[in-house]
Amino acid sequence: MISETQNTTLTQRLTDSGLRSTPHREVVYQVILAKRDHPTAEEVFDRVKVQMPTISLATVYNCLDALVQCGLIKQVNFVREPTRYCPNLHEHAHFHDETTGEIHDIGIPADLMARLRSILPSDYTALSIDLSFRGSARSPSTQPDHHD
Amino acid sequence: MISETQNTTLTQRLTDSGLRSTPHREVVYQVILAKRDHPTAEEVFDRVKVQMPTISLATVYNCLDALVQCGLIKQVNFVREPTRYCPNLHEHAHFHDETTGEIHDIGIPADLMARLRSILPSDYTALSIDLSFRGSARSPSTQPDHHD
DNA sequence: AACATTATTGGAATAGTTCCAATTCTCACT
DNA sequence: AGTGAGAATTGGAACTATTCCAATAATGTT
Ligand SMILES: [Mn+2]
Ligand SMILES: [Mn+2]
Ligand SMILES: [Zn+2]
Ligand SMILES: [Zn+2]
Repeated sequence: MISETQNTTLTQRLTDSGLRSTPHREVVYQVILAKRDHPTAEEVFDRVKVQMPTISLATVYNCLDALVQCGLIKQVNFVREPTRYCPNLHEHAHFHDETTGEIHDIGIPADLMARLRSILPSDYTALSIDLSFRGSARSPSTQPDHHD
Repeated sequence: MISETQNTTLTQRLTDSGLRSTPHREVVYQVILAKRDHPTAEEVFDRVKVQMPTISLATVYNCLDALVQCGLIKQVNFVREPTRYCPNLHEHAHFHDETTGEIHDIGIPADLMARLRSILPSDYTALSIDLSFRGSARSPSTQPDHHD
């Protein structure tokens, strides 16, 4: 269930970007927040259809684009894999566990972010920074994901 | 023109991975080395066709996969863009300039690589690390020059 | 040379995403 | 509350990038 705060944030952020808050966009955002993993568009589609069976895949893509535009989710890409969507707004890296297929969020300390920016020549302006790891986690159960 | 050293390296690396050195693979590697940018498979295809007009796109994909497998090139991905291929074997990040569409290599100091690894929980083993920036190489206030 | 293995090929198939034109919805203004 | 303009949604077609496939060619080994 979506909280009042989340709903307000959603409406606010959409409006700020000149977009409307619609039932479809609300449900798409809700299912991404409900299970804080990194679903593909198809996976979002499957989850949304439970509550809104008539929604189309095109609309899911449109809604995801709207949420990306207003900054509530981010797109995550791995080599030759479909785009995934991430609702974690903190600075973080992604660890793609090739054994389980899972994607884990890894927090990035503020000073490391600064260090990352510092390797760029002075005339390069970075709008976004992506840091991702690929590998495997030895004992999956002992390290819970970092969430807000 | 491919140097003797490069050719030896290629043959060596392919053989070490249980693959054969073939004219197709040599030319594909050669065109990637000749212009050290980050071409897509289609761009590699276009360049290879100059010297080897009968090569097929499927073979270009096969050759690129072979070169990736033997570690001579790396795949680079950006959100919703085709895979690009990079012959720079040093540890480096990628800066995707959205103004020009160009991709620039940014060296990563050894101590920063170590620091990056250090943010992972101890039971996570990273086989590869990808660091990429998206932005513009010109400051926003500067008037863009038109050339070419 | 014969054989087994590997590479190449064109085209079909697939996957993911975007596009499009028709329809429906929303909201601002009467 | 009704009207109209703009925005969102829809299904399906189109598109792009990549992979698959089965036939053919090349290669290296005995
Ligand atoms: Mn995976
Ligand atoms: Mn680009
Ligand atoms: Zn994430
Ligand atoms: Zn590179």
